[in-house]
Amino acid sequence: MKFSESEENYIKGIYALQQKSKRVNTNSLASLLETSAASITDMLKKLKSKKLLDYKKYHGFRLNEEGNREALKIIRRHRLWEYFLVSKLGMDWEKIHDIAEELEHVSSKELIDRLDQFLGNPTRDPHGDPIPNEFGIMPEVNQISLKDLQLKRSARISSVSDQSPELMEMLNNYGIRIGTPIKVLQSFDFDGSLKVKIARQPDQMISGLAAENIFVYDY
Amino acid sequence: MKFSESEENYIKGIYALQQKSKRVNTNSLASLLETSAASITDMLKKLKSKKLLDYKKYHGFRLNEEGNREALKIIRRHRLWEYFLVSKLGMDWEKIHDIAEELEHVSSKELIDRLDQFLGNPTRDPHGDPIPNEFGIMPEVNQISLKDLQLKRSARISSVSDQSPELMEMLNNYGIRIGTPIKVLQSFDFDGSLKVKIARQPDQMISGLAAENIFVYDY
DNA sequence: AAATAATTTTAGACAAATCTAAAAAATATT
DNA sequence: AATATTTTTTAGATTTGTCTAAAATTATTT
Ligand SMILES: [Mn+2]
Ligand SMILES: [Mn+2]
Ligand SMILES: [Mn+2]
Ligand SMILES: [Mn+2]
Repeated sequence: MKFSESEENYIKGIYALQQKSKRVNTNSLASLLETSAASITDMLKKLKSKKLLDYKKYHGFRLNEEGNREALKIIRRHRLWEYFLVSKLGMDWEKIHDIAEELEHVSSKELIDRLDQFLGNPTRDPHGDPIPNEFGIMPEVNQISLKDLQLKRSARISSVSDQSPELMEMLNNYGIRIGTPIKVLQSFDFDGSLKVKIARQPDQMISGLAAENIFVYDY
Repeated sequence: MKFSESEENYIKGIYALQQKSKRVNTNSLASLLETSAASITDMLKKLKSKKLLDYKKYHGFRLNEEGNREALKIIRRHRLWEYFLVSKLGMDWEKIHDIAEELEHVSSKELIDRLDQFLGNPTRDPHGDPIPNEFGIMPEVNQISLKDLQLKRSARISSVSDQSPELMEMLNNYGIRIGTPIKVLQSFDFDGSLKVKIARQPDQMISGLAAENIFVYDY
């Protein structure tokens, strides 16, 4: 089935929130999509009628099998385009998300599978997020948030939240990229700030909020 | 200013029809866009109010300076994406038009200028149509329709109408591509059919309607 | 120059996606 | 357990883009 741009954005939003909590609620989706709760309810009815959603009034909702499949297709398109924008067009990682937000809605399967091949079947997008393959299989990730990394453990940046160009701008400033070695030296209870060592740079401080949005491979 | 996908499709349609006749009329645009005459009138009002259109009720319409500029931007995006689909992803020329019809609405200027550079600043799309540069300058074309080519003149295919995958399917069958040498040997008054010599192949017949939609450089 | 035909516009309706304000239901607090 | 608060849904509008049928205008034919 074909879905509208709006429907696709809602599907993707629900998928994202499902990763954090079993059932999703109206308000959290409204705030993610920057829309009103009433609009969410309207769309829930539609997605339910299209059989993508398990939804019981007043008791949250989640994508069913079919809905998840659809979400993975959209995410695949989004992340492949992001990879293209960086690897082929040389764009900066803080600019690509908004453009991919539009490109993801062009839904020719042949286009996307050929793009995938052209790019060399990448498994991670420029923010470190896994790219589903053409069968909708998402590569596994075992990463933890930087804020949960044990003191003095050697780790590498695996991914960063793709939700904020402002975060990426700051990470550029820290010299943080996907793959950069990092170690937490000290944690401050006052506000969750961390003292970190990034690659071979001198020790630096990083805020708790930033640390929450940075993920690492611990090994 | 930003325009909706619909507005952009109308702008592009008007631009195309303007190439054939000074002023455009409601019914021809309706038939090009496969929509009703009433919908055309509705959109004309909107485009006029947005100052893209010179429009007088019952007396046709055409894009003004600003409207033409906007049309050229959309055409540039469309043709660059078509070039990408063929040159980088290896898609067939009869499949690309519909996909570019969607991709053309992603309007980041930086994206398109980088794509242009990545592709090596091509001047023709896979159907032989000229690609406007980043300043909206359209490369010149001096081509004539195959049906107007003098008998026995050596010519080469310069472009083919991009409006019909069915035509392209047939051209594949004839072995016709952009650049293929062609010569008209005889013209039949009965239905405008032509006897042609394509490259080094044996003589073949081609219909008048096909000939109208094939363009050549005459030299 | 009427009458007729063709073209274009208007009137009115509808679906999709959104909103605000009010009502209903669920949850938390006393 | 009753009340207050929060969350969610519904009711009713609005905008965009579309449609059909009818009216208005222009063009063509007699
Ligand atoms: Mn999107
Ligand atoms: Mn990403
Ligand atoms: Mn289009
Ligand atoms: Mn083309």
